[in-house]
Amino acid sequence: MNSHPILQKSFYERHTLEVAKDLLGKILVVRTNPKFPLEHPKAGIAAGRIVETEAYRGDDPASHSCRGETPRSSVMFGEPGVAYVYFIYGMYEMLNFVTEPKGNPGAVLIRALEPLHNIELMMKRRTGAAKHSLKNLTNGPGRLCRALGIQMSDYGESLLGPRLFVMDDGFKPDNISTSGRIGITTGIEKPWRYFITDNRYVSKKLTIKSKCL
DNA sequence: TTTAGGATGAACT
DNA sequence: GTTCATCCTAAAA
Repeated sequence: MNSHPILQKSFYERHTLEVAKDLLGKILVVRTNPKFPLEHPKAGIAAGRIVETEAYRGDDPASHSCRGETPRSSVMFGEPGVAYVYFIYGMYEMLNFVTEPKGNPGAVLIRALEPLHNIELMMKRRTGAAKHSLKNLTNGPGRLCRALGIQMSDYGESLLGPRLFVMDDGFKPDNISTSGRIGITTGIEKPWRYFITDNRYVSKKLTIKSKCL
């Protein structure tokens, strides 16, 4: 499984919309303990295929970078190919990949994975009634961070390893769909959410319900 | 099956 | 004090 090529910095150093689309089908790998080799049991490898992403560009009102550099958003203004992790709703971490050349803020939110490797470990990290549900294991940005053990300490962590990396095993999605992004109030008309069509592990169905108040 | 409300804390006005 | 790139549970239909 470590024979597949790892996505390099040049992959992330591109337009955010391109990166968000091209990440679909790739495999995200998290090594709980980077001191041990990949195949070592104590390495604590967990992995899943990326099936849903959202793009957040620097000039986008919905992006955390839109009002300039702050302590929270600063990593988005730096080198591409690192993790931007933030804490929200008092409970959940969100995992983003920093994109675009240095000085040009941008990030891709990882919204859903298809569980592939070490499902037992991922389930152990989840709690509640969904603890034993494969379908609900990683089908949401907060859920997948829980399952993979992503925390605020991963802020700024490199996506080129040894703890976090993304592999290309040659899998190509049959079809890719787009929609408005979820959970935001500005820029909802932009079709900057990407997901693999009909994939079982996408976080929400394509029901376009405009919550009118 | 869908929906409403609560949890819980950092950033922002 | 309000917002927020969410999730879980319980109750309604």
